Amino acid sequence: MIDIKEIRKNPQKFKRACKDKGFAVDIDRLLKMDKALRDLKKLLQDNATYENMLQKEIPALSGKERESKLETLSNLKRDDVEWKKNIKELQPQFDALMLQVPQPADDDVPLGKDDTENVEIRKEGQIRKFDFEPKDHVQLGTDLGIIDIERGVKLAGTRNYLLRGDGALLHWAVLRFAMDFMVGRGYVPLSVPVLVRDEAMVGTGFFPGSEDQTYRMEKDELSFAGTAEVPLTAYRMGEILKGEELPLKYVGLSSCFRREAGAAGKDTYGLYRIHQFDKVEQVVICENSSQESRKYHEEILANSEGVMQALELPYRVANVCTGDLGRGQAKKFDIEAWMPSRDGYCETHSASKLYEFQARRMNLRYKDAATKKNLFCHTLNNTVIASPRVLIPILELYQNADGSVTIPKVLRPYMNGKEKITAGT
RNA sequence: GGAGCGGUGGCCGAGCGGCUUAAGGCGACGGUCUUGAAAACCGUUGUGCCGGAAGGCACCGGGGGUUCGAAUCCCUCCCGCUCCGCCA
Repeated sequence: MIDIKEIRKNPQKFKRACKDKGFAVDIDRLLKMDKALRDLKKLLQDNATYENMLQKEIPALSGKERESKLETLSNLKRDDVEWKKNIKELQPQFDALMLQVPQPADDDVPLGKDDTENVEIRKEGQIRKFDFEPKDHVQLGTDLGIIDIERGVKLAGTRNYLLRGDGALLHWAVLRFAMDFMVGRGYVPLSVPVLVRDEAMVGTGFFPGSEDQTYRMEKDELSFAGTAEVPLTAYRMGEILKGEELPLKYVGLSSCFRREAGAAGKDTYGLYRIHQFDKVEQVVICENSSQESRKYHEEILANSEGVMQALELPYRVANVCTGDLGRGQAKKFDIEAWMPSRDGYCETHSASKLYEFQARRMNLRYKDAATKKNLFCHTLNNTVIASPRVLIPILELYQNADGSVTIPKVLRPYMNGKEKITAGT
């Protein structure tokens, strides 16, 4: 959520943010409602001052004087009722609109309409040239008996799958490696709920807006988080943290659930776009300072690059353009791994910087030591590793001419030292 | 699923119709003392909104009601806890 004062000060900035990011929010209407609400509250406040005065006098009075003051009081209250009614009608509309105002993108974010206009910052690693006809991950996985999509669909419908044998072990190896990597960098590991209250979904900015992408337990009014960003970021919501606690650095492993509504027919092949997967996620909660935010944005990006480099996967980093930014994101780096079967770099990580957008929604503050003020924290998040999506480049890039797959060195300790996945194991 | 209990400031906790801008404690901050620290003692210390300021207004889980007046009484919703039952 944006500070209404900022919107009053510079409506143009937010109108442009709506345009650049592709969100339709009527800023003029918002400001009109703001003005109306403020006027009403001012009237109500002035009346209250009067009423409080009268109320102090009345108990000491009697007879005519008392009667007359009581009447004045009741006249004042008649106006109150009317104004309160108006506020009650306006306020929820205003609040709903406030939740929709997007965060303006940073100045160094490229202008663009969608992910095709993201700007490559750099490439790392070499794309492998095959001297044989390579298989895609589905073919490899099926031949090796480690991926079973057909029966996944039988069990749970489209976009579902099973991992088996070394496939399952490889999946967990990747996750465990990523978790250990982050713990090694000082992040606090958390095992978290994935079925969360609306406050957490609204607080992180997924609601309103992404209800269609979310599985929901209607009876219990709980939603399955599509990422551990939700529980990790909302973990401390409503709290006033001590300044010296910051930055908070969390890493969590969770299953992630996404309905992928509206994506029918898109990325239907293989393990790229699926309803359920596992992900190690990192979240940083820091002081209200754009320098700090910038610093940790780079840190969480470097963490994930470290994981990709350890896995020896070629990737590139993109500066995500305005049209591909979420409502709350001021800037985002995507890491895209090379995927031979898709003949391109495809998103495996997404590092977001949100300033106080989420913290304001979830009332997450800290006591600033210098000013003694309660300030909203800044929040950031990034994928550490998401599997099985990352198994696509791993399987495809590490495949051998004989159909076996070499296991990346850093994962071998998590697979009993095994070096290769071969058929029938 | 059954039965109870409770939600008060950064935290704990008293208050149960006007004296509450919420007792008391803890914590934090400042000071005295000390070579330094601890202890002790003294003092300060909620949030948000309106206003140039003086000041005003609101807030004791949310909403509504009773009353001249509500943290305190009533209704309702939300959240939490305890005990019993079932169970990974």
